[in-house]
Amino acid sequence: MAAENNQTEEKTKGPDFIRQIINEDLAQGKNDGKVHTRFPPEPNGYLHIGHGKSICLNFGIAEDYKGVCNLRFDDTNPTKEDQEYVDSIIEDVRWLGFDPEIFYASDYFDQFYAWALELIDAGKAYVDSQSADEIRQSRGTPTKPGVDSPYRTRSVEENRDLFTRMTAGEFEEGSCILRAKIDMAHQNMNMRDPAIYRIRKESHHRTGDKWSIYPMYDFAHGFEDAIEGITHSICTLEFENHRPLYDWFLNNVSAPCHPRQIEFARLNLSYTVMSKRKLLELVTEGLVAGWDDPRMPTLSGFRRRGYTPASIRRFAREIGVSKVNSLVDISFLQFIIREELNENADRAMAVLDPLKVTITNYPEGQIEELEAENNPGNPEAGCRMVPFGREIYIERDDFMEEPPRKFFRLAPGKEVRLKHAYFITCDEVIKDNNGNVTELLCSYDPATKGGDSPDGRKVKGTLHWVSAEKAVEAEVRLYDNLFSLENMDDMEEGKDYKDYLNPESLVIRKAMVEPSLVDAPAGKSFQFLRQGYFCADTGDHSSAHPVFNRTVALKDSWAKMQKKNK
RNA sequence: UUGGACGUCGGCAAGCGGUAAGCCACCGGGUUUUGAUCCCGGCAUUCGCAGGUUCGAAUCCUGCCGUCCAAGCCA
Repeated sequence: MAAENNQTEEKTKGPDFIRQIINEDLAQGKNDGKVHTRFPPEPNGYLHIGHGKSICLNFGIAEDYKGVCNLRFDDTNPTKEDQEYVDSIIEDVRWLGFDPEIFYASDYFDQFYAWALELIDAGKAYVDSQSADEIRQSRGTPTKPGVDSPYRTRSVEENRDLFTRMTAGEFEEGSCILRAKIDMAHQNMNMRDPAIYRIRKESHHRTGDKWSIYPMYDFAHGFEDAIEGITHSICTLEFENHRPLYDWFLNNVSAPCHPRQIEFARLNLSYTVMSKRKLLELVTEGLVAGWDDPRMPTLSGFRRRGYTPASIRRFAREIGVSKVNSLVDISFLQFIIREELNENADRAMAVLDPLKVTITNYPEGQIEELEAENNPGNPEAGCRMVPFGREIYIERDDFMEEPPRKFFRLAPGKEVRLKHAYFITCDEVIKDNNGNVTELLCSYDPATKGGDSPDGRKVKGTLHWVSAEKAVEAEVRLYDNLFSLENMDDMEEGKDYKDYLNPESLVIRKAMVEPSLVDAPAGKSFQFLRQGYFCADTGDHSSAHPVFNRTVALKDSWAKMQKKNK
């Protein structure tokens, strides 16, 4: 009943502007009613969550319309590309939950070449022997028209000859390029005789040394789409100015079809950078531990941090798609993974900053196993046994000698509950010579076993703990934002993005964790009670040396209240 | 007078001429053996600004303002 009400009352979100365009195309009977998209990364780095948005968009549309989405490597520039990157991209796309057919732009080099010849023969392309510098000078500016190259009027025969020799490797890099002959005075600078082929005497990761010329993005991309029968070529906003060129190439060659380019706003996340150049720099300069460092906004980074594919997919769906340049708050992503892990992650106890507590009236040498539920929201998750003894550790933050108002935790003379165990009261505080608290002497109430008092007396605080004797030491890595600036586009004049690296983005703790955690398989997520969600690290965790990464902390309204009062 | 794109709550984002959805954040209140979760309630008389058209405008028109993209032989 309630569910029915929900369905009728809940307004459903309309299709995004891209799906609206597709719907219109379909209504007009275009593309035989088919929808075919593609995700076309250049293999020059690891995928980040911005790519994740694009992947979910393109594959999501294909699913919605019972169409297909290709994974295509846009490998037209051998200088920056590498097989390591294509491997990682395939892994990441599959991890996100998609299993596409894989294509390579480099497989189309022969066809591109034939189309270049077509343009030359039609008098629509020419070999320009000016230097890169001269070409730049003569291109003009947004407000000033460019001037024609002196080589613009070369004959078809001469262009063919020169282009053939370029291809044969007769010329040095930079000595000449093939250009489209369009309009040097065009308002759109991309139309001022753009480069089509440049000479690169470098080995390509797939075609080896077969080619000494490589096609430019603008020339190649529409053709790649057309060859694969793409109907909607979805890309980011900065390519808006390239669309006229995309169309021009398709219109001036015998292409099999004419895909429609649609642009959307790329994802920006607060407190991080999203450019491949910068991410590569962080890796090569050792500022992070690698592409999959849990602080990185890469898909592999999020994976190692403990994010699930479903959480990334949901994030992509909920931020939507539009043409507005926007900055999405990283806390929105955190909200989503918290919600998922709250439902699915087993609870466990871990003390990150241990303070020893001796329960003076508890029998010496005795250890008892107490039952602990794995997930209070899900009885099917079952229970586990947790060892309890005379000596335990609690969180140092959970004790204050002179507590402020409303401090519900341990303090001299105060009683609290140890989760799943007993009520204890703090009787005595032991300090070292410097006045630092080193140990607490407490007494427990045997009648409160399990955490309930038979006399009905209430206690405000419930603490997590571990048995000092049975607990296991673990390395716990606490991650925070990689950068300290919310919007990395707001850097001060003269400052570099690296000036904003957050020195506390990684804090390592020697924690004491309950013994059940040593058996945790790498990658498995837990909620460490009252702390946050942690996963066993996929790189370094083992039973002999447990390592847990904090995916995200729990909400902490006590900490928030404290901060406000300051 | 360069061209193009975009401006709806603190952050995303619906809305497409019939009188401002939703989510996050935030602020109350309740439940709770996690100060978590969960539950209940509040949160844009106004859509960059100014005019105009209309019975009626966030939606149409005009002008202005602001932001982003564009001068790679990168993608």
